[in-house]
Amino acid sequence: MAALQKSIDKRNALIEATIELVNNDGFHATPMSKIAKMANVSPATIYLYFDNKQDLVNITYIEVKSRYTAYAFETYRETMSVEEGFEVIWKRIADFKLKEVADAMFLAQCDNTPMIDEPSRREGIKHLQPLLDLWARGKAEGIIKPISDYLLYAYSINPLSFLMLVENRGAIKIGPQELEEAFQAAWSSIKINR
Amino acid sequence: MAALQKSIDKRNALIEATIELVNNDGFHATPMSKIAKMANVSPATIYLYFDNKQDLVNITYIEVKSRYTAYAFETYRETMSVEEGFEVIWKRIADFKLKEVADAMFLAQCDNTPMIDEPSRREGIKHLQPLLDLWARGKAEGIIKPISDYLLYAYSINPLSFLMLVENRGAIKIGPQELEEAFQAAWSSIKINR
Amino acid sequence: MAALQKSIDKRNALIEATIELVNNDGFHATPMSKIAKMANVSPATIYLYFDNKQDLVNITYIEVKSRYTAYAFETYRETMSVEEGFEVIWKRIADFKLKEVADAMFLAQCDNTPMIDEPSRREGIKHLQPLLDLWARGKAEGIIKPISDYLLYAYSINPLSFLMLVENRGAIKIGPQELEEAFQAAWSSIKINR
Amino acid sequence: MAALQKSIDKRNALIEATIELVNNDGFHATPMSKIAKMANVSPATIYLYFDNKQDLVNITYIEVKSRYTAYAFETYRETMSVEEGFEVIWKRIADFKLKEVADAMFLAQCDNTPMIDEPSRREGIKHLQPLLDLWARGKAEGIIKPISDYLLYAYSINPLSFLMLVENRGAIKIGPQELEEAFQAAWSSIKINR
DNA sequence: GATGAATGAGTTTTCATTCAT
DNA sequence: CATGAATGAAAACTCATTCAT
Repeated sequence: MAALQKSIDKRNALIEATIELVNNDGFHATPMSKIAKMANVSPATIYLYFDNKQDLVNITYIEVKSRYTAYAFETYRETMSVEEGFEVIWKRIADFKLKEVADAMFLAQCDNTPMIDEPSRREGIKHLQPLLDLWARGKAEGIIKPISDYLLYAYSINPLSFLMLVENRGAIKIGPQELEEAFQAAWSSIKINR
Repeated sequence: MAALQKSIDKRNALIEATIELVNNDGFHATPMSKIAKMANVSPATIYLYFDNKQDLVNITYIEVKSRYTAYAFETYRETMSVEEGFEVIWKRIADFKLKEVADAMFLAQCDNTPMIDEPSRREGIKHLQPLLDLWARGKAEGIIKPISDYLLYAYSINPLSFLMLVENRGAIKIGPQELEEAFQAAWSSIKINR
Repeated sequence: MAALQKSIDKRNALIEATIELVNNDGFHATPMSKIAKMANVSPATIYLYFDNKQDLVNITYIEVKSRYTAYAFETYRETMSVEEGFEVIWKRIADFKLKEVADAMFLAQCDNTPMIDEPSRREGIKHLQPLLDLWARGKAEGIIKPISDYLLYAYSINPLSFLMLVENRGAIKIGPQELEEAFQAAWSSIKINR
Repeated sequence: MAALQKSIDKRNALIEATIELVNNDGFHATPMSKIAKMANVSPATIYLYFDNKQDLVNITYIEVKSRYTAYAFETYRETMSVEEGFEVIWKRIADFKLKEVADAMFLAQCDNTPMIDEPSRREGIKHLQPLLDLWARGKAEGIIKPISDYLLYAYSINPLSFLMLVENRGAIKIGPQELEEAFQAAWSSIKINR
């Protein structure tokens, strides 16, 4: 514990600084020196923890994506029904996007920008598996439309990113009512109408 | 007349080069010199047409956004029914996002990034009015859910951006069938179920 | 008169613009395009009248220096006594420096800066001859100290440049009284005390 | 301790390089790259010590002005008589202007040019106080003419700048004799004739 | 492990000058 | 004679990265 003395605190401070600065200014408008300053370390110290700037942002991306999925699935159990499971996951994701604003903004920027390299992008996607499994089950049970997972994601999950964004730009306020409306819209777009 | 008037061709070449390079590398990773080279002009020439890099990208954004909305509403008529009107607009938007890939990618990056300044962002939003009017009519007629326009946009229009993106990254192919499915998902998420 | 149609007006406008802009910003901080704009001509037009930027400023210098000496000696006559002659010249010079502020500031900058090339500098000095002649006469008559003309200039004429400068920077106001004091100081520093 | 502290040597080398190059070419004709080269550092290094080019020249100005006044008053004591004090200060100033040519030329350029910003200009003036005090004493004692300090400066001190300049341009040589003549001219222009 | 000084390579932007009309 | 568009060359400045300590 004393041997590999690389302080996890410094590493984390660097990651959090990266998120905040990239959110405010964009990746390439964020100098390493500024990240170092906000994390209260020397610029040179960054290179003890990360190979280079690209590596720093890649790793930050993977880490934030992990937090996102960990949060999303924390209360979900595979024993839940499809409806219940979807609602549980959806509401956790909504929670995350509306409360962990910095993380959510960061992901939105990474996902719509060439700033992350392909391997990291792929790495980040992995963790959504439980949702895909749930949808597979739902399709098998005739509850979820038998369409591409990407379509399901586009219509049931991705809109939350847009709502998070416009809320953050001050255009709307997402309260409990809007959230319920959003959930109904999400659910009705992927469930099979009987 | 061809040589000594500030040529609209050069201006346009610069805008197209900006779109392509920003799509590939991101705003700040795109040097003015590269834009100039791709547009076959000297770097100094850019400054005859645009005040600075920020101005260039702002104007490019507004121009692309205009093309987008112009395309979206070209075949729509206010005399159409709500259902028909929405379908017409939606399909034009889908068309644009799937065919005018460069433009669509550029808008996605601008909209999820701090690269555009606020005034330009606001300028870009203006042109969606016909869709908002249609929705207002739909709400009055009891056809469209009486929820915030942002929610309607999030669920019926914005998913197309996500689909465009994943198609471009090679994850899926959006054919006629997927498009129809997408439209059904969009419509079912905003129409009132009777 | 119609043949060599180079308009003297344009040439003069360019020279006046040069004086004003160089006074405000310095030679190298004054772009040709700005000079052209202030003179209401195209940048290319400057090159019809002057070889290049250095030539423009050299010629401007010589022209302003000529105005200065022409003004200085306009009312002086060689028939005047040494005392009278000096007073007449000194007061004309003072007049010029305090009233033709732009010209005087321009000369101060040229004379204390490497912006003028040597040939033009020498050319500009030529026209002071009548003053040197007067001093020679004064020395011969035992009225003026038998010291270098440069010393005489340094103590009797050059202080006016300093006074002009500080008045222009708002530090003092040179009224009739100060002027008389200045003249007495000038005269007492070069005349022989008996 | 030599290598990793921001080295005062580098800062000083930059200041000296600035003086020399500005003297030769003028402020705006002196590129940062040339200053860096002469100081044997990278252009980027300049920005570790100075905010920008204007800051570099402002600070150089203040520093040179300080050297000037420090030198001027080094041997002066307030216990000296007015005559003696003035002679001491005057000769130190003459010494400085004729020996520290680079510094003196630099000040002449700064003082006759818009290259220094107003705050720095004011900062540079501060240090002349002992001379002003001496003059106040001289006026009280009926030894010095009761005229503006600017006039006293214009006639007793400023001529040295002109003499330094023309000597440097090779027009004259200021030897001991000329210096004595100059001093007499200076003194006779400000002392009260009895 | 941690640092701050240092820098080479690159960025945006400017500008004196030219040239086709 | 006059022009405005165009540009190559160079300016100020930045920044990811390294290195001696």
